[in-house]
Amino acid sequence: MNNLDVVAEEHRRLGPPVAGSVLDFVQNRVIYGEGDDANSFYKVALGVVRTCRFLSDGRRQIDAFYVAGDVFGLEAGAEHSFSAEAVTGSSIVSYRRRDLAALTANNEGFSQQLFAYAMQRLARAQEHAVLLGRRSAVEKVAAFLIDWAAYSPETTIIVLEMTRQDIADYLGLTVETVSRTFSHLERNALIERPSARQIRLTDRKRLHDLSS
Amino acid sequence: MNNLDVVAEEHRRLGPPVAGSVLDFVQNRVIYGEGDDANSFYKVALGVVRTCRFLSDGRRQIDAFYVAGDVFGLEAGAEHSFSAEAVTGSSIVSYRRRDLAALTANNEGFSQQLFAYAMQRLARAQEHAVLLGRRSAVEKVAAFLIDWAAYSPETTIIVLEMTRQDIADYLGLTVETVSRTFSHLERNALIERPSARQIRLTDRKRLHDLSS
DNA sequence: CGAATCTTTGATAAGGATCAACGCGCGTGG
DNA sequence: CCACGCGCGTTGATCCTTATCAAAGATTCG
Repeated sequence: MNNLDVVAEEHRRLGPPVAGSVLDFVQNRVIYGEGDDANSFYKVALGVVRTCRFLSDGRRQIDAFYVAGDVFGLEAGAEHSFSAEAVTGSSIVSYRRRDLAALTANNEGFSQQLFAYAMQRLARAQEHAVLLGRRSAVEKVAAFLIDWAAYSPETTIIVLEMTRQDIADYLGLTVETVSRTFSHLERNALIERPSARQIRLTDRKRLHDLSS
Repeated sequence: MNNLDVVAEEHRRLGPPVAGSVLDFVQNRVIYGEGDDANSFYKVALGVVRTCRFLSDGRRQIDAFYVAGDVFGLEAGAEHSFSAEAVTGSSIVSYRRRDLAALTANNEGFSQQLFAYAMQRLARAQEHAVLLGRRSAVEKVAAFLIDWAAYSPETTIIVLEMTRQDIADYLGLTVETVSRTFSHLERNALIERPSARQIRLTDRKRLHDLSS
């Protein structure tokens, strides 16, 4: 039983966090599991969160990463369709789903905001599907870097908060391929790597063309 | 200039169909293109529609298929982010997007229905991403058959309204791989093929397990 | 400082793509 | 009515991208 199993077990015993509160999660801590009742949804206050699906044989697909300000865990049905885990130590605000009904009843604009939120998430999921279905490894990694750069304060150097395994599972690749692709991009002077987690986008234009 | 180019060109000249009307589209006719103003959205009255993205080098990813009753073309932004084309001859009802605002203003429940619609579409897109990212060719094809069976009236024999190329571009594969996978499934007695477009799901359980 | 985890690199294998050719079904025009 | 042509589907041979297996750095943290 590894570290992750321990926190997952703890999660099963304690249940989901109390709604309305701010909670801290250590790295890799499970926030909710696939199949859990979707009574709450969440907003990232600090840190990075991933939502993912595990297949029976251990394969994992990461659906999305969420950073400060992002809302996640709002579902179409009664249960969470993906798991959510802390990529880094994170502070998360939880909300009661049933409070949404009250808010939409009073506030007309709020309904429309909710709709807009869902549509934006949909657009992102669709782009992700195109990436997964019809892009090569280099194109996938380039697209990921360009995407993540938008979240990074510093414009030239971006800080990858997640592991290579996370990136691989987001892009539908293996760690080795992701690593090799980074090396390839570096050899071709598209990026530099001050350290494994810090990537300087040396040639943003060519990266962008790759991820076209 | 092939047949499809001709209708695409025609579409560019004539513009999008008038909103509020029922329109018929012949097979492969472009309903709207990526980048077109999303002034209208649509409902399938009859037939099958696909939404897809074309990459610069001709690769295509099909986002979704829509059958009678399905709504498509509603966007987060001002433009359509995918193209829509008739898979079969189709009758399509178009609606003005700005009429939505009026409907949501008057009718409270309608806003929530819109939200629910978007969330369901999101859930489907997410499942599609898992399929594309982490599934083998057999698993993809099995999942597609199980999925499409839900749309077929007859329970044992399903009728594929789309070409192998469509299926391939939906699953992130090539035509040849799709064809070979069908043959493989038939050899292993999971399906039978009375004809290329009619598939009998002989062993639905094993198909379902594959698409788990 | 040492153990565990993460990352990189190398060697090899495999799944799916690509290239090529043939068959089938269907509509059209002679 | 038949023959031809064309789009679609299947199958075969080969290639290539990415996965898998293995092991050696690098980094982090107790």
